[in-house]
Amino acid sequence: MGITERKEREREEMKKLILTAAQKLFLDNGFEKVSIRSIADEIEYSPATIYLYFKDKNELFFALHQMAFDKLILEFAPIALVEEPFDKLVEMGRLYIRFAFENPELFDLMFIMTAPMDTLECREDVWEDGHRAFYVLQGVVQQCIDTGAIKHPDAERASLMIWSMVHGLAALFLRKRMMIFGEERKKPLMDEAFDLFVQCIRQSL
Amino acid sequence: MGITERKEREREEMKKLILTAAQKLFLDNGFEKVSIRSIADEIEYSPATIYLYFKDKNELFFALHQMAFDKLILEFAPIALVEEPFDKLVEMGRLYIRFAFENPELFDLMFIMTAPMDTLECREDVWEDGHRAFYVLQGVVQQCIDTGAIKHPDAERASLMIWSMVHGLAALFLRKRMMIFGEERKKPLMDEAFDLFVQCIRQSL
DNA sequence: TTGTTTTATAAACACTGTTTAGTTTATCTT
DNA sequence: AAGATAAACTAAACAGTGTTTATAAAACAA
Repeated sequence: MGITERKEREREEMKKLILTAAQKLFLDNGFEKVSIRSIADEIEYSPATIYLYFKDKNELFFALHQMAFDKLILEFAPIALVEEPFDKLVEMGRLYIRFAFENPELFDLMFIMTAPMDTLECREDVWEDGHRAFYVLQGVVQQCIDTGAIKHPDAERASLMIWSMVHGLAALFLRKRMMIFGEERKKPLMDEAFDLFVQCIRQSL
Repeated sequence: MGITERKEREREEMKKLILTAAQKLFLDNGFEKVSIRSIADEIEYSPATIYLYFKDKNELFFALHQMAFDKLILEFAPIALVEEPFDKLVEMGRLYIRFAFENPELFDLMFIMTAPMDTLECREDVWEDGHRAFYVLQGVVQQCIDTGAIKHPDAERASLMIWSMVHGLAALFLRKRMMIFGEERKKPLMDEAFDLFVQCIRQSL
């Protein structure tokens, strides 16, 4: 009796159909213009159908945010080639910022928007993707501690500090708070600030 | 002929009436639930009237964001009492985070939401409030450089680095990305990360 | 074949920001 | 003071939004 299995499979396919359509609209027009109706149009189904597969728009955004994490992990893969832990750490920071630059909507979904987080929150459900990503960072920081590149013994503390700095840079940029530096100055200034941070933690973290 | 002056005054009063009503709704219910209609209800005018005083909702949000900056400046006033430049810098960071904690909606408006920024942007109009605030930070950093507390010679670069770190901490918290650390652990961990950053730049910036 | 469950949708509900056309009120001119 | 002009205000509509409900159609189980 493989009917229930097939049904489950069809259900997953339908979910994927909705999500890929949503992602397409997302990347083409920005998340502001992604509505349940436009997704429904794209896949040639009625808007109400989408609610048979996702509880609400937040849950749909959460699923999209998970897909975005897959992309981030993919783009972080070359990191594995870097041997030296501290170099690896620096490269991760650079990639985080580059990802934000090149995929502003996805980055938004993953680290800025509240919508996808609102699906978890109430339950004791953790933010798995975020947790995993942070754990990778923490692992590299721990390596730095082990090799003596970082003197501070608490990897979690140090990781949060590093994440915050890099994230802040990206977030301020994406949300147009860097315009105070002028259009041509802001990008180099960001790089300079990043380099200064690297230099700073290299010397005394 | 003081009629035009009185008219101008009445116009400003009406603007203020709208803004204070908007702010009230904002702080009571969060910005998600502030609509043109709810503001209109609050002040007992028609929704269309609001458009006689503000081009659109973004412009209204921009005006609100300016009011929020007034509050920030007010809360930063005690900073002036701190003599030592580096202590002053640290205290500014702490206040930035505390402001974000205690006024999440206002902080959002000032440093995270894109809506208020969309009013400027197209023109060469700068983000004055942000510029002024950053300039204050840069001034303190320059003092630190002058007294030798900070060795790095470029105050702008150092200021952006510091702002980014502190902002990142606040932004990740407000957007619920700190939930990976658990409800009781996240706040102390933030303080630890901040202290670690302070220690780090004290030693080698 | 009948009964039941699943899947899909049309239509409505209660909102949203914004515009338009028309009315009331206030000021200026004759 | 009376009529013309300009400013202030609003009812109603437009074009959207997320979401729910009642209903119909299809798929499955008995």
